[in-house]
Amino acid sequence: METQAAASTPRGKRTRDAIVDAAAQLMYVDGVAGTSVDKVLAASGAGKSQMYHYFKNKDQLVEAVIDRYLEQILANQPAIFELTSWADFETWTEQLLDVQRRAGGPIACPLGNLAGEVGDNPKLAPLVDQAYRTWESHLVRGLTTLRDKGELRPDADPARLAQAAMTSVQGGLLLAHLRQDITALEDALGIALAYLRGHAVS
Amino acid sequence: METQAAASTPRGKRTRDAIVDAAAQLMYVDGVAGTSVDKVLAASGAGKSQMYHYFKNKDQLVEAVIDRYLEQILANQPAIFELTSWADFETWTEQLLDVQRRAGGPIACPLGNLAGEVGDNPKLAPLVDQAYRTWESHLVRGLTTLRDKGELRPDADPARLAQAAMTSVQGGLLLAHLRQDITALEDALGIALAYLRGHAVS
DNA sequence: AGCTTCTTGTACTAATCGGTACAGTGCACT
DNA sequence: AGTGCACTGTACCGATTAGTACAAGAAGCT
Repeated sequence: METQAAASTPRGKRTRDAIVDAAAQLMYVDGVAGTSVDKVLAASGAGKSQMYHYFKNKDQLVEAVIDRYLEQILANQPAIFELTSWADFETWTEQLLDVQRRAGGPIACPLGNLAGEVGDNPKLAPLVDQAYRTWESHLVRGLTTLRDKGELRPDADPARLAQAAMTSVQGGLLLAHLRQDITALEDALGIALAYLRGHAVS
Repeated sequence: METQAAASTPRGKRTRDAIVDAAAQLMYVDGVAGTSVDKVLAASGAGKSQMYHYFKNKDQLVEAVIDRYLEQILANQPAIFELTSWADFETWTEQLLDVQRRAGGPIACPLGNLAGEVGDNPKLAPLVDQAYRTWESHLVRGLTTLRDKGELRPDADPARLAQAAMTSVQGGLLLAHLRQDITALEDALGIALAYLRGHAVS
């Protein structure tokens, strides 16, 4: 049971990507329900037949968009793949801030924006959840590395610490989004970092 | 320039309230864009003429819903009005948790769900922001009281601490919402409380 | 060249969207 | 009893929605 069609030629892949890109951008600003398929196709230059050739319906397009968001997010914080010291965690938070500072658009997390909206859609919610878990797993890995290196206390729980860090990131982004002021995110990340370091071996 | 009509008779007020109630409930689950005016009217038993008698358009209905959300939220955490000791803050976090535990529905914050969706609507975003500021202001007041009583360090900034607490609340609710597991919120609140108490006079 | 499969453009549908028009009812006040 | 206003019910509008039908174009393979 394939969930959605794959493109089997370079041309098809380009078209499919263009649709997902346009959808990702529009849904980032207008939300899922606020972004019609027609708008996506107009923005991507594709026709309706392409859309329904590659996706069974709008929900499956949203699924692809969620994946795309996760890719973009992780690509924007490469330090998350190499968390082997406390300094690396600091670098990671700096990258998080830089992304929002560089982006001309509104301060926000694409996945966070979706979280509230699709929170009860039984098809989509698990995918958003899974995306967050993937994101978080890199933090877990980093914290585990630190623990193994003896820089994190042996009794510290990497999974719980990572979840705590994620709540700070998301809470900070939500407040910063509403106020369009990155200070809220800066503070949240600073506190999260201090909290993590509070479990370091002194 | 009145922004929206008021009901001037008991009957009118009942109708208006029924519309807002139905809208609040539906938008909590399906989001703003996912909730059509027609659905709201069907759920409330009102006709379209009532709706457009009391509200200029859908956006103004959403404005009323945002106000309603803030009322409900604050009513569910009465301890926030009497924060005069650290124990009161603990009571407050307990009430936050109890609300989510008691509610049979999904774990979520109605305002948080909206935050992502209306984040860029120039009419609605400031209202959501304002609702959060009102919410937060009670924390600021409580922390200021504690500082005046000498239980919070004089150099601590109530506004910043309150914002930090809000980020934890929202981040915790977002994660708990996605995972439908209140643990994320429990942890977030525990950490937030410890962070606040870290600024207490020892 | 010719065949097959992937891909694309256009036209279409039924349902739903937000919003309006307008005639009518309930109710207070005189 | 009559007048005026708040309120209500229903029918309607053009625009937009998600999704379909179908024929034609492009491209790889033999």
